[in-house]
Amino acid sequence: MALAPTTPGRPPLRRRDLQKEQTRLDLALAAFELAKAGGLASVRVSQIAEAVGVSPRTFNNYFPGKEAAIVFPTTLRAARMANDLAGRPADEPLADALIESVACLYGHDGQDGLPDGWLDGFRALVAAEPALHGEYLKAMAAGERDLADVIASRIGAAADDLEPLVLAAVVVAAERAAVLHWFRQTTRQSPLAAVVRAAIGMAVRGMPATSS
Amino acid sequence: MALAPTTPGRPPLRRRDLQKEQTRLDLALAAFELAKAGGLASVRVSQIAEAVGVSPRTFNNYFPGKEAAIVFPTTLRAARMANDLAGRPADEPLADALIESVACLYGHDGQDGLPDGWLDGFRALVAAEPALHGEYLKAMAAGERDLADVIASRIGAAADDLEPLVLAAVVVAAERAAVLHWFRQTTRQSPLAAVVRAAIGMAVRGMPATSS
DNA sequence: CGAATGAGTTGCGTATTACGCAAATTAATC
DNA sequence: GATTAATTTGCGTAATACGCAACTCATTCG
Repeated sequence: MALAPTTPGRPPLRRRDLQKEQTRLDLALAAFELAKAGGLASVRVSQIAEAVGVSPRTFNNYFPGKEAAIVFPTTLRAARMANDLAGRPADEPLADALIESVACLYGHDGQDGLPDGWLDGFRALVAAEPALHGEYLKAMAAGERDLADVIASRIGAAADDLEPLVLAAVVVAAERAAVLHWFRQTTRQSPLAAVVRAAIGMAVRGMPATSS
Repeated sequence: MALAPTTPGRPPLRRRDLQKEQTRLDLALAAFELAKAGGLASVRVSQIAEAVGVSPRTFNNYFPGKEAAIVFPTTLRAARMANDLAGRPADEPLADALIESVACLYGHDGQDGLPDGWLDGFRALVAAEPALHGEYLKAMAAGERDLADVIASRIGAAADDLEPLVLAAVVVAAERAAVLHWFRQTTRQSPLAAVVRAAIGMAVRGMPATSS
C-alpha cells in the first residue's frame, strides 16, 4: 500500500510511526480524562502511563509534562485547519477561505481521533486550570506558524513577510477570542461555529469599532 | 502625601507594596541577566535569589518559576499600554489610538524600570529558549484581558462582548507578529516601531490580502 | 527461515523544583 | 514605644524531567 491522502513528504506514514502517533494520542486523551475527573493537580504521570499501558518513562519520551499532553489535540486541530485551507480552491477569496477553514473545526465533531464533545470538556478544563493556559497558547501559536506558511504561499509572499504573519496571528487570535466569548456566556444564543465565523469575519474584514 | 498619577484604587501604592514591586522587578531582571549569560538551563533559582539578596524560598513567593520571572516585564509593558490607551482623548479614532498606544512601547526605552535595550535581549532570549514561549504568550494574553476592558469601555460595550475581545486579541496578535517578523529579518530595514505600526494598521483596518 | 539492524521502551539515578507549614523578622499602626 | 499585621525564611516533602544504558521487539536482509 502506498501513501494516504495526507501530503506525502511531511507526515511520516510508515507503520511504526502510525503506532507512535496513536500512543501519543492515547496518552493525551488519558491525561485529559484524568484531569477532567480529579483536577489537574491530582493527576500523576504514572497514572497516565498506566492508563495507556506504558512505563512512566515512556510518557516523558512523548511529552515533557502532563500539561503538554492534555493540550496536544489542539495541535492536531490546528494542523487540520491549515491542511484544509491549503486544499481550498485558489480562486476563493482569502477571507472566505479562512473563515470556512476555521469554522469547520467547530461544526460536527469526531473528525480527528477525538471523542465527541471533546472541545466542551477541554475548554472547560483549560478555563478552570491556569496551569494549562501557557501550554494552550503555545499550541495555538504552533498552529499559527503552519497557517502563516499556507497563507504566504497562497498570496504569493515569502514565509517571513509581515503580512502573512500578521494575518495568521490575527485569525488565530480571533478564533481564540470567539471561543473565550462563547464559554464565558451563560446563555448560549448562537452556535459556537457562528460566533467563530463572526469573529474571524470581524478580524479579517474589519469591524464596526474601527471603521469610523 | 496622597496618591500618585496612577489610578487610585487598583495599584497598591503603600510604601510596603512599592518595595514589593521593586523586589519583584529586581528578581525578574536578575533572572533575565543570568539567563542571557549562561542560557536558561544553567540558571538556578538560588542564583537569582542570591543576586537580589533574598532567600530562595522568597523567590517562589513572587514567581512560580524562573520562566515566569524572566517574562514578567512583558506584563508591565502590556499594562502600560492599556493605561496609555485609557488616557487618550475619547474622540480620537479607535484605530489611531490603538496604533499609537502600542507603538509608543517600541519607541524610546527606559520608561519603565527596564534597562535600555532590554527588549532586544529579551526577544533574542525568548527566541532562543523554547521553554519561555509558553510564559511569554501567557503574559501577552494577560495584557489582552486588560486591553479588552479598556476597549470595551471606550466603545461602550460590555466587557465580555465579542467585539472588544476580538479587537484586543487581534491587536496583541499583530503586535506579536510584528516583533517576530522584525527579529527574523537579518537586515533591519525600517525601525521596529514602524513595523509595529504597520502590523496593527493591517490588523485593525484590514489588509491587502483580504480586501479582494 | 533465521540473523542482523535499529528504533522504541524501560528502569534507574539524579538534579531541581514548587509549595505547605510554622517560626522568626520586619514594617505599619495606634 | 507597644501591639498588630505582613513578609521573609528554613525545612520537609512530593513530584518531575531527563541523561544514560540495557533490553525488547519489529523490520529487513542474507
